[in-house]
Amino acid sequence: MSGTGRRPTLKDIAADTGLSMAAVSYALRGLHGTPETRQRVQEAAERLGYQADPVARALASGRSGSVGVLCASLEDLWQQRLAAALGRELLAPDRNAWIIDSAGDADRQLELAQHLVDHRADAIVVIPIDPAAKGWAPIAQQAPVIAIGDALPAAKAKSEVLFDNELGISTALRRLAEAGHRDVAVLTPSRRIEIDSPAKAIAERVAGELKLNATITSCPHDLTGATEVACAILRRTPRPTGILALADSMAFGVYAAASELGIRVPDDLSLLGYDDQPMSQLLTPPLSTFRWPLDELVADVVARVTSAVDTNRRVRRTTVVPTLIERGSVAAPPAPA
Amino acid sequence: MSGTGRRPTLKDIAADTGLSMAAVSYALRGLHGTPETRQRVQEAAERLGYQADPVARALASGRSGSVGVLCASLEDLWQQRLAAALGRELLAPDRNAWIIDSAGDADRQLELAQHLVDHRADAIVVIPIDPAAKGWAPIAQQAPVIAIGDALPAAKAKSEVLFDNELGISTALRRLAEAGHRDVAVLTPSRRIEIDSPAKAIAERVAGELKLNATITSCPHDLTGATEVACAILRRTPRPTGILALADSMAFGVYAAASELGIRVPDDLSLLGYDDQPMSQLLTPPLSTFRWPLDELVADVVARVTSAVDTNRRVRRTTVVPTLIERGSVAAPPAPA
DNA sequence: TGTGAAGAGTGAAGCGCTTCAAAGCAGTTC
DNA sequence: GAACTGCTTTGAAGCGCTTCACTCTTCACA
Repeated sequence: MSGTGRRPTLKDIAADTGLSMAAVSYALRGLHGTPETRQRVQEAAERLGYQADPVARALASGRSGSVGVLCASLEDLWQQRLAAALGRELLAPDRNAWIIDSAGDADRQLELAQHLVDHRADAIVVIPIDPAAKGWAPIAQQAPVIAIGDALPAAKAKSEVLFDNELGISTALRRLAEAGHRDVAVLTPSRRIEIDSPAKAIAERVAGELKLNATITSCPHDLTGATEVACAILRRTPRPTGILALADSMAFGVYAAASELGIRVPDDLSLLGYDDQPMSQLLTPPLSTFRWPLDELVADVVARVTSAVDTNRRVRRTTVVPTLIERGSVAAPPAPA
Repeated sequence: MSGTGRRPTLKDIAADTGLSMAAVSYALRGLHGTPETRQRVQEAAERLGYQADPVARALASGRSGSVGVLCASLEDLWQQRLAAALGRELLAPDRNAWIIDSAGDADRQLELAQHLVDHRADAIVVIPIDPAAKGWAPIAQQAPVIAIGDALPAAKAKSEVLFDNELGISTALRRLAEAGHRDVAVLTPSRRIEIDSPAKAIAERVAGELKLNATITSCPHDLTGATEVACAILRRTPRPTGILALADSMAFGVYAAASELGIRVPDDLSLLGYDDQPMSQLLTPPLSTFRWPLDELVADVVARVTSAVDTNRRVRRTTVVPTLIERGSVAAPPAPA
């Protein structure tokens, strides 16, 4: 409030306390100094309204005190929830989170990761778009990388929290098969550039095992995009009698498409979501879907970030598993006309 | 790919080309130098894989090449859309966007604004939580501030794009009044600390003019929270026959509450949203709501950012207006029992 | 031929902080 | 009393870039 317009720097505190800049720097961070000195420095800092300059600090130390959260696509409601929770939980006195959207573009995701490294992110939490992408290795070398969802084999990521999509997808398809469905469609999240999504491979294999007639289509997360894709699928002959949407947001598009085409859920079409969005209960009929342990997942990631930044622990990998929530969007297929 | 592990710096290019660091710096930014020199520097930069260090650059120049977008609450679907669009449109060869969530906390929003200033943001685009908050002035002094939604009177913001809530709210309440409703409730976005929201004042005044019996309640954006608030309102006697939710996300909660309490929309309860979310069409009945000109708004903001950063234009202020979209969630109130 | 202007290129001084190596200074130990 | 230990404190060297104030060219024009 007082003094020159310039905001105070370390130098000002040094002048005020009669100490050297180095002493002040150490004292403020509690790394050195007698309790008495620290106290004196603290007081001066508060009196002058000193706030460390994060940019200068990052340049000098090579660390920013922030961890980057690099989402695959924030159009995905599940990722929104995850990102929000991570942002909340990663926040700590000396830590901050940068949440960034890769908008489904794998190349962009890599650029953004580099960007984070450039800004001295202490760690990078990533939901990989293309787990097989080359180019992660140099990044993992400069900052600890924690992958969520799919493994990043080439990156030698510090640690990984994987989704058991194997279990989720096979539970889902099995459920449809047992209800009597033979022709099903699977909607997988779409990428900017079509890549071999791991989900697709799993879905194909499982469908084969169950002797299902499955088509796998990639689908955008936004309602209009998903509605179009769903319409296209529902206009095919023979029309699939069951759809598994690997994101509830895509299932919403199926509802819209079905109502547009006069197809009733679940009488004419069974539908399964994947990530239990709150909205899903609101639809008619409420969507059957899967629940993933969000809180555990987040806690796990936060713990990994902490330990990756502090120590230099070696790779750890765990897997989270989904639970099917039956609500009413799955039934037996309609009797052939 | 070649050379030492260290990533190349200006110095390396200087050494490679035989120029001074200063010359290289100017040449890379196209500020000085013969075409021939620039060319030579460009080539060396590419050959060595040079990438400017944003942190060092920010420290030296006081500018970061990024503009901060400081949302009031990213739980609001409309703000999500706005933020995503701004992020996309603000992206330019020399410009970047940082999207940040204030989570409904006015104090936190100010802190984050300071944070942006600390990081040398070139401009700050803000959706103010508390337009009357003190503390914006020093920030507006350090970076151009562009306010969206509500004016920031104390901040002397560079420019402002205001929402015509006056028009929106009065159109909405008038619509309900004309349908015959007398007892209505208005749901306004909730803040972490209860403040005098401008929307509340408008709603109160307009309701008075229309001789409506109106209660104004603040309501969270998330489905569970909104459902609770809506349940509480719908349990009151006399129960309001019409609800205006100043965010579609809050209207979703009303649907949930109504279905929980066995109240039919629109027969027993008329409902009006405010920002035309895609999901709103999906509900039964589809939600009547308002459309705001998102694209124009975004284009306007981007133009303001550009001109605020380059030139030093004086304050400009424009207003965007909403259009009512009738869909089917408003009807006459039920006949008294 | 001399003059001046325009512009290329340079050296050095920062931006505000961290951190290293070394110095200073107790208090212990032989 | 010398040699050591374990601390606090300091000066100075950066981190990688920008920018100011110059010097030096070059070239048009009187």
